[in-house]
Amino acid sequence: MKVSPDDVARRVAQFRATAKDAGLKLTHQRLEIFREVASSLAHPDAETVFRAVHARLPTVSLDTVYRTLWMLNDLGLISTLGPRRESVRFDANPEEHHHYVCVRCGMAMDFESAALPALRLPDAVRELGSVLSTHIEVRGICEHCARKTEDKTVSRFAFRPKGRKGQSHG
Amino acid sequence: MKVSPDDVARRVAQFRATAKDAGLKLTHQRLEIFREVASSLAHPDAETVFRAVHARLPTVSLDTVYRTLWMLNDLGLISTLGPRRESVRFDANPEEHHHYVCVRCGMAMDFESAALPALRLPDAVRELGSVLSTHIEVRGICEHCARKTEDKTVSRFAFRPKGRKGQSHG
DNA sequence: CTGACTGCAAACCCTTTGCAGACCG
DNA sequence: CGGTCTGCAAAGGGTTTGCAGTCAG
Repeated sequence: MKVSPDDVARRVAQFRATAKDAGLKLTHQRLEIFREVASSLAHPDAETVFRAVHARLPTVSLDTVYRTLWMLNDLGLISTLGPRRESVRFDANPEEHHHYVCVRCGMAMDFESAALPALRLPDAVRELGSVLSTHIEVRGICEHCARKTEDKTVSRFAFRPKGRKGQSHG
Repeated sequence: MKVSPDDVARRVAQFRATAKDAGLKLTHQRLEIFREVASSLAHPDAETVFRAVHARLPTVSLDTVYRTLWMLNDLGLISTLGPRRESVRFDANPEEHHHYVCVRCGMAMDFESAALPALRLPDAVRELGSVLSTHIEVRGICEHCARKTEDKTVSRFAFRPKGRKGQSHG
């Protein structure tokens, strides 16, 4: 399944605008990479995007794909699946629970929701497959991080993922 | 913040039972590693668990920690944060949406929920920090995987994480 | 006792980075 | 043209694995 050409065109246009706004150059590579993610519904990883783009633009390199994807992420045009790109984290809480994750430092806290169990999943979900677990993931900036006003400017326009290892004040 | 000693003891007892059931040996290392994750609320990564356990049991190695954590995961005693341990995946869907993720092959599908926006987050969440996004993650076994009845036995008791790269039929 | 388990160290894979040349604006 | 961006290749960091010795049952 694919995103409709119209939607893709719309998103590409938005990318052009956003990039222009931010003073970014619209290279072939960036355009093709964006077009690729924007038209996929499969939540591809960098490698998959790379392969697809590479077929059309044989000179792109995998690292450009990475840089571009993180750039798009910083611009707010795409996002990532899962809390953040770092090591696997384990959870020994046996109760049904949900997660609040700080996008700045990676801190993860459990919370419980009385309302969720009552929430009926759309039928569309049942058609996808069996359901083993359902949980909510809330992302935000934790109290602690909000207080240290320094490094507030995140890394927008740095185009390099922010440093790893952030869970310093767990 | 820590899990209460009582709860930890209870969980350790359950681990003993489950391990016995499965015919697994209860080594110092396993016990200490389990005790460590079971008493933490911070969703530690392997390295963090390793450091803590290492302080008490200077001979453990990081790889034993990994093996044990995956074993515990396979036994269903702990779980992981985020969809699965693999490369970062990108999502270009600009609409508010949620994810269904197949735990077997990694396939991820979007779905929409009319009900979620109405769901009130517990006040406890607001105390943790600001809320940037809220989304549901449903895990299950997708239709496609359910049909191929082979390799159904997942890797329970293999104690080595199942092979990477699974999104073959996306 | 014996096979399951561990520690070690090397391998692996994904991702990031420094640099010199290419290209957008 | 100039600074931004790219491709390259090598480094980095987390995770996995083969092997020989160790230990729980």
